[in-house]
Amino acid sequence: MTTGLGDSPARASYRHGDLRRALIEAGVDLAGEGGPSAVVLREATRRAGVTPSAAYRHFADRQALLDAVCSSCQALVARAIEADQARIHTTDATDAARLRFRAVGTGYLRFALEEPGRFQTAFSASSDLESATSSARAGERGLTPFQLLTVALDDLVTEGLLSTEHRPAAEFLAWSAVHGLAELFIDGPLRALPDPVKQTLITRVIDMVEQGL
Amino acid sequence: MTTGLGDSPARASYRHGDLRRALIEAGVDLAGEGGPSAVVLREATRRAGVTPSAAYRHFADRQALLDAVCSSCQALVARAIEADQARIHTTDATDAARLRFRAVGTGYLRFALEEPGRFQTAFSASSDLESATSSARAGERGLTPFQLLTVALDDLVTEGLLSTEHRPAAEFLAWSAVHGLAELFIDGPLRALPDPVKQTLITRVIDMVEQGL
DNA sequence: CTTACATGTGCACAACGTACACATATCAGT
DNA sequence: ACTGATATGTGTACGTTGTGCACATGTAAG
Repeated sequence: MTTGLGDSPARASYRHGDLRRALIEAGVDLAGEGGPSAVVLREATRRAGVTPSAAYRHFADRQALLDAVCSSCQALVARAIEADQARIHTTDATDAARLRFRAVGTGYLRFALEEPGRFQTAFSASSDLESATSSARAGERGLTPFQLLTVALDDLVTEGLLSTEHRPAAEFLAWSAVHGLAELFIDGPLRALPDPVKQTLITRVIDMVEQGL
Repeated sequence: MTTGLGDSPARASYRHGDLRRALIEAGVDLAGEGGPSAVVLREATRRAGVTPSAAYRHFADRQALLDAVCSSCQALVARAIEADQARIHTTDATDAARLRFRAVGTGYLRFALEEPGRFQTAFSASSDLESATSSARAGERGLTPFQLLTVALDDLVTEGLLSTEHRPAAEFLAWSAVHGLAELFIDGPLRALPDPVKQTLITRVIDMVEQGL
């Protein structure tokens, strides 16, 4: 019998309390250390001070755990975007809308560069359009990254910066460009670029989107 | 002793002949069936009719095999681009340059949709800018996908369709947008979209790039 | 207080990557 | 042609992973 000695404070009770949450948190940590493939079920249970089998009381399989971790990571992306948007101080509504839109891109890419592992994990699990709006993936304002982008684009239309004609599907165009750059940065050919160059590219990609939409 | 009976024609010789190539080919097949994670060393050796250990005479480890498979898959991407470019019939040089540029995008995305597993594998292994120009990743013309894009952009400049001012780093902007769309298609939220809608998005993203560069 | 349920344990199994000693095919130089 | 040296494949073994199942133990309901 493995007594569980060696685990942190050695669970007071036989029950864990909130194993589901603990496993997700361990998973998010692992994701930060090594990306989606590092989200290993056994290691997560180890960190939660629990037997591998215990995980199956809360997740159907490893993929289900990874999905949950992925949702948590998307929530972190949402927070990164919100943080960049919160830095905006403008009285001009039109300018504010434009900057909020750009902040979606900068926040997204800043997170990708600061937390590559968690970023990759956030978009590793196949999600469809419904799950892209699930509340588990939302930030403080209760909006997912995708929803933050949608809102920002709607505001562009409201402010007359984007014609209603070009509005449809604009989120996918913008998302493609920014997400693609993130991929090239993280494990694409742009990985080794010095940071200032990366910043320049970020600006230019967002310029391209703004101009090309 | 596992005689190897059950393997296809049961190797004539004790030596395989070209195991390295056979393993890569098996790997490319596996990639097509299940993406990068399906490129399993043991399964590749099984398909080559050989013991798992034999692979280590040709590859340092699984990652080395995956790298080689990745290069092969990039070569397939190059061929897909070349195929789209070959369909162009125009006497006007300016028009041709523009269409060749767009064909880089359409070929890239067509391959991503037709062969999602191999496409993902092509860009799964971390490659830097040098390896993006390695000949193992080239198509018939001896150019990698990245090089095909670079050439297409240079031609745009030659034809006066792109100012030299905007030329620098343009490949990364274009690549970001197209690659990002591919990701959204393959295991992103756009996976379930009907094909005609996908085609429309492809056109619009390339429009965006052309206009926003 | 007992019975049901939820949750964690222990053990087992197959698959994977990989290491190492061994066997055999091929080639170089005498 | 004989003899090493070298290249390449075999056999076996070990640790790790995901996962299933019988069992145990807390917690709650009657």
